[in-house]
Amino acid sequence: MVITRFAPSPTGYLHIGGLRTALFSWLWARKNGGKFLLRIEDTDLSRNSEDALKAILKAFDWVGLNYDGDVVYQSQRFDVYKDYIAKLLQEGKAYKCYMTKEELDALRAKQEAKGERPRYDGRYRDFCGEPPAGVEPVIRIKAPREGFIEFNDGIKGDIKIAASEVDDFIIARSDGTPTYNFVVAIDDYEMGLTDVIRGDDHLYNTPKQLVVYNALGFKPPKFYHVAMINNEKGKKLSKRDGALDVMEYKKAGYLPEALINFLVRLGWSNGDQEIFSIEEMIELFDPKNINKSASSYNLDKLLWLNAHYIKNSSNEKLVELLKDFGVDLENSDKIDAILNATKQRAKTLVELANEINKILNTPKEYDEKAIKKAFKGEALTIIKDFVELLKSSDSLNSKEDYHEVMQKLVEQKEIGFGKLGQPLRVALLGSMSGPGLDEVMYIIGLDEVEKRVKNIENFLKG
RNA sequence: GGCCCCUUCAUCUAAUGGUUAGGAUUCAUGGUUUUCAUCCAUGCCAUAGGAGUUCGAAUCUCCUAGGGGUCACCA
Repeated sequence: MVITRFAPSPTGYLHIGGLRTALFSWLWARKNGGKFLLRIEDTDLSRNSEDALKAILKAFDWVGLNYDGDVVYQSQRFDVYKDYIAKLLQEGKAYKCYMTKEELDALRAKQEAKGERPRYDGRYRDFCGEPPAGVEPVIRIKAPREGFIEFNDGIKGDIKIAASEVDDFIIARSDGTPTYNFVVAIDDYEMGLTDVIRGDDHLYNTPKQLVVYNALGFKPPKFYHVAMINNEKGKKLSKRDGALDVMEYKKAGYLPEALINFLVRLGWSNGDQEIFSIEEMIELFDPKNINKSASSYNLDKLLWLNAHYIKNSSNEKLVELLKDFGVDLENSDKIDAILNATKQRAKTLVELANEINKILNTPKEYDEKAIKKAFKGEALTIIKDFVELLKSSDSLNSKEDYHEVMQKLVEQKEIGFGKLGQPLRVALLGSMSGPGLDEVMYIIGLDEVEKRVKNIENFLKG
């Protein structure tokens, strides 16, 4: 049984780095028919974990990640941690340290001044004397003083860290609350985790957590440390780089499958394959194929994937999605015509909505260059004649019907298609680009075509 | 600064001692299209640098450089 987890600290939203590690963990659990658990690391009581959890679940829900069992809150497990602390104290594997924060700061400053690595000097490690009055002690765990702490990382291979790098770190603050590295080890053990996939930034926490595992006699899980995601310049991702919050991608018009596909390929690959359905990801994912090096995210590729998924979405699905972007086609009788005309040219749902509005709404203004280029010579007469020809046609029930009329006019007048198409396009859409005119006309209908041609006639006169 | 990790086209990556170093995105060019986009084709572009080991190195070793992480009574 493979059991993985996602264990965010409550920061208020889920960012894309977190989503990627969550995705990796989720995929690995699902692939193996295991469990994916969710735990909120809220030992720091000053943060609101309810809101943070809601934000995370909202994002999970959007991208389609689900978790098993109940959410574990560390803030509700303090009794458990207390028992373990008492046990370690009793067994002499942890001890009370009466050094005050001020003394600790002073020690650190002194060590730094000497160019040494700041670390606790172990002065209370074997203390048996009379404790100083008025000092609430912290609890420190006894870390090995010699040798190495070693483990095998599923991504980076064998990691060996000198014991001198790990001091007797604090497992309980002077107010009695336990600290991060201590509770993580306990929870990961008690939740039965077999595989811990997390960010690279936790690599140095691992030896500390191993000290806890060791002291408690727990068998540690397999660790996988995934390298960070950098921004497009190869630097650390920060709020300045834009959408860190996963839900921002929803607002920007990305499809969840595009974002997930994008993220799974950031640091992981399966040969040359670029497009993965969720089912394929589950089938193919293996952490052994996760890259060791950090990756930069590249908006162009995400955009390309998003365009791909829009193009390949069903029209029914797009109708639903577009509702969030101010376009409601539910009651339209031309859904397929509208979406088939537009979904090829949109990279995001925002763009798709704009494309649709451009067709559906009578243009309020015209592109100046387009006017100049398209309305030379007989252009206005040509499109007016075209409208007359449309009116005399007996059937206009498909884009093909409209196309035939266009064809007929061009032949009658012995002109190139562009002589009709360019001015007509500007009249109908306000600019020189857009979907096929036969499609546009079929969508908006004869009356609207006539109206738009009249509009541009008035515009040109005025 | 100490310690640890990392380094293949601009970007994501493939190639686990033998390939003309492959694919994708971007970009450029051409085709298709009345236009734009799509689509198709073609092209440009990389093993950070230096020493070894080896018949043979992107791949193994060492050094250098660069990037990142971490050194809390935060998580």
